[in-house]
Amino acid sequence: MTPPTAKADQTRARILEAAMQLFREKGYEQTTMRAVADAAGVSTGNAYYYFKSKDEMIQAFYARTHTEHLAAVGAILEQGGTLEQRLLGVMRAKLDTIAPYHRFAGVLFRTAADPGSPLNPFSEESLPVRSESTDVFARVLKGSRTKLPEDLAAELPQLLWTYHMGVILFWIHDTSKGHARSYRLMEGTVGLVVKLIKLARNPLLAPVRKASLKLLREIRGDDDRPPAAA
Amino acid sequence: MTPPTAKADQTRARILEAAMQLFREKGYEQTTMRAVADAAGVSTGNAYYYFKSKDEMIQAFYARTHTEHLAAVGAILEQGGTLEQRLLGVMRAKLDTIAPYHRFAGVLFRTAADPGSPLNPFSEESLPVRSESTDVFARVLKGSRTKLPEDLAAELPQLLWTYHMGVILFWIHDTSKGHARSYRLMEGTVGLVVKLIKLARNPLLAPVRKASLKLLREIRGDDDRPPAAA
DNA sequence: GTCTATAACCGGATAGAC
DNA sequence: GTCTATCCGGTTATAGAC
Repeated sequence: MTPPTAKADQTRARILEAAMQLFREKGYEQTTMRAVADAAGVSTGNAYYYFKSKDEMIQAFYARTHTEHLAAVGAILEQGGTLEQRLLGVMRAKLDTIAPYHRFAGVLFRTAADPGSPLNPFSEESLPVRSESTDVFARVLKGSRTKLPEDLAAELPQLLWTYHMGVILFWIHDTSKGHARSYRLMEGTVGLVVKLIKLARNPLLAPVRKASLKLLREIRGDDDRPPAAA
Repeated sequence: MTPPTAKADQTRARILEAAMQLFREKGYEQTTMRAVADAAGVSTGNAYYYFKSKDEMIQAFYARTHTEHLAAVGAILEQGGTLEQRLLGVMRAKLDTIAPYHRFAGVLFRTAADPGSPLNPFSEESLPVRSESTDVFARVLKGSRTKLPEDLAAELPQLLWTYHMGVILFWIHDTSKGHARSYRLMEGTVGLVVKLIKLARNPLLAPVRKASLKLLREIRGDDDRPPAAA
């Protein structure tokens, strides 16, 4: 068993640290790999030993915010509360966590456009990578006392994750002071989402619900026939 | 009146044509500006005289599909029909129009991420550029016999445009044969959207509707104070 | 003033020696 | 794991031709 090589990890961390600082100071485009390597006290070639590309540094940062978010969210998820309170707490924590990085969020978005990226909201392949992230929303649901029809409960965590990506997409383009509009959007839509969820429990709407969920599974492609057959 | 064309226009067209063909054959990343210039029989420097960047060629192509879409949609919009039929026709025409370019659609998406781009669904600045595009949806609504509350009617064209961007976003990542999933998504969601619009006319739901529209105006930011120039 | 070309720049990325 | 040297391609500077 190789212990997670001590010195290597430090070097990697040093490079990432330098990159983050420079990105913040000068922005992503204005920061050259040469500058990052310099600041970290390594050669450019060496920097590429640790990060396959400049973009990958951003992804590394993203992973970091994800960890921070998980930490921030622990308390909220354990203390009970209504569905709305819980969802609101988690979403607010998300916006709070990513706030310091708004400046180069555009790159993150570009990354998300790559079909192979774990940030891509639609790709099937990256689903496993996303599971930790969707799991947060599963816990949001489970901890609330809101009872849900089974078919809906199965899909809702993913749906909420997609919703949360939509909010982030807005946030990326939000130039309002303190990202006030994003918070406003989030607060307003969380309310709508919760109302909608409660509405979906109404037995009268079961046919609509079932049809919608069927559509969802179809377009996701894990419905009945595996795409190979087609 | 300047007569529509000098030799310049032809050169520009030749470059764009060469670019399109190469992009299709080899993909966007694999096509160099030098190759495009070569194929068009001009120098690289000259190619940059006509297009500020490689990305701008993609945008030029996008403008072209937009024109094609407008043409394709004319008949549909003039022949009446229900709201659902009209929206379905317009959306189907859209997917049909962009189909040949799926291969490098990812770049389009990346372009859309740029806050200054007219494709960016959220930016205020680019709203005028989008107006021709949202106008199609205004005509979809106007031609149908569906009566709408005024406040909703004012916002709906833009909302439908945003919806249509969402479908395209899905399409970009859709790897199913013939983009079947995108068509399925579109057909299914058009139905939902129309149902929702009809639901919104219900007087009992007026408070929800008004609150939602208020939220929409708030986050768009044309509510009270205009943001300072960027 | 509109067009075209050549040469160079710059920075992300890679090869390969140590 | 680290470096140096180099490649490659988008982009720009600039000079000249129509």
